[in-house]
Amino acid sequence: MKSHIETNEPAGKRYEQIANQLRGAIVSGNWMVGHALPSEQQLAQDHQVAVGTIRQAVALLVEQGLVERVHGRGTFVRGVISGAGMLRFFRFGSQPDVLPRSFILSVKIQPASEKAAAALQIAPGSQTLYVMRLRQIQERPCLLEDIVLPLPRFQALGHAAPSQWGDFLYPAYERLCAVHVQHVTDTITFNRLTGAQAKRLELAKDHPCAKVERIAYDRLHSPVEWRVTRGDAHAFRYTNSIL
Amino acid sequence: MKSHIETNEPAGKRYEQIANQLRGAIVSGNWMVGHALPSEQQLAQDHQVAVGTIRQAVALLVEQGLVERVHGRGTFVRGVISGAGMLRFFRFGSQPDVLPRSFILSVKIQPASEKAAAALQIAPGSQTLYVMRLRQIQERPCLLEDIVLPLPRFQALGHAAPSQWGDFLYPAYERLCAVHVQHVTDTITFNRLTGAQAKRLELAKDHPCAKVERIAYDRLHSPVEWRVTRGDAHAFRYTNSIL
DNA sequence: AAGTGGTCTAGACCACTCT
DNA sequence: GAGTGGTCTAGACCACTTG
Repeated sequence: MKSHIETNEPAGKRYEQIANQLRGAIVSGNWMVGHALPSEQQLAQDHQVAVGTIRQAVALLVEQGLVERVHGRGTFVRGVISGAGMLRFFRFGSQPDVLPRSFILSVKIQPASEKAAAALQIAPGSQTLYVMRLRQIQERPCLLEDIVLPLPRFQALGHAAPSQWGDFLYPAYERLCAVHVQHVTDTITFNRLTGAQAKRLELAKDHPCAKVERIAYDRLHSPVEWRVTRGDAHAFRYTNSIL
Repeated sequence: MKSHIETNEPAGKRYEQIANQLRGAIVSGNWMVGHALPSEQQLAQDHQVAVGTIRQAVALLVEQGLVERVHGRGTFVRGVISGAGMLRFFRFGSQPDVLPRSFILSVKIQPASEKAAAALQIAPGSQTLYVMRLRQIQERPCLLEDIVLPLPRFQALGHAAPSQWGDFLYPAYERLCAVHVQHVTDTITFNRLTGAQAKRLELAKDHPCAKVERIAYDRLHSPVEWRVTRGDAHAFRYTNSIL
């Protein structure tokens, strides 16, 4: 035994330890979104290390998207991820300045299905908020979404009127439920519309559709939302760069 | 005028300048794939800067995927990108140890179409090597590819017998034509098969298909290959993480 | 044991933003 | 001008790989 004091920092690289501590302060909500971290000088003093070491620690957090450096101003806790909108998967003939509108078709409390439970890492049958949403551009319906949110975490959302949710959900999660979506995984497959789905999208039954299944995670990498989005396969277009 | 000596290093950050010089040595083929860069100490001396500055320069190249650090051994020029295989887009009932086979259906020299020319940034009508390839897993055809390669860069490939190309093309490009694919952009859309395509894939005409259009780039960010891959839409599955 | 990259220090000076 | 992050220096010592 090297020391009689139990330290729960299992040691390793100094900058990793510091990054972990900083991450803790962020994910615990101790430092809110937009909050400025202490200056590098300050952190170096606090942790009794050189500034360079602090810079390495912060670099890790930047890589993980938790934090953002701004030259001359400071380092800030990042908000909800950007560029996660479903519309990036589809090209509907919309000018960029035409914003899509959301229509909540239904909100129910119901037990999680097998698939939803697996995605959200909760017990099958747990209570969830189940939302159906239609998105349209210039009066034309284009995307149909089934959204499953675990309770009680999203209770506040259920209590608020859907009209108050707004056209984008992630900011609403943040505002009403203090849930910060930090990371998503999208799985794209191809399918055909059921009769009910086709009706909502004003397409024919069995029309080909692109299906995007998304799991959204918060800063602790806990899954917080499971979403299935369907749209016309012929409007689907997705570009990705690798390496 | 600050100096009467014309310098073609337009100046800026020292580590960027150095990174540019190193990049030049790599993309010019001066340092081949697998070649070890000089040690950080050596580079620091050569460029008359501190080691830390060299580390920043090399970090840039690592980010760009040009170079790879190995602790205790050195820094090495990276080869062809990995994980770019088309099969990652599809789930055919194949064990991971069953390797797909390639069949070259045809090789022709023909002028570039409008689309191919745009993708490859060459003049429409330029000479290209046009390859049709079928990939199959366990005797079952699954992917049909149209591949366009600019001439004269790929002349050596045209001269070699297709049987010598192997089951994977990028290593062949490297081996035969000294073309190093460094980066690709894939665009996914959904479509229907033409009669001819359907026949090759042993599916019905108008069967839904996933179409992946790829432009591959070398280390200079010049497009070197345009490829259109088609497969059964129902076998398509693609997962992507964002942020 | 010699050589490599990885971590860390303790500064200096520069570029940018805000007041 | 005061405070922030960005660049750069000139070292020390550690961890890993190879002969």
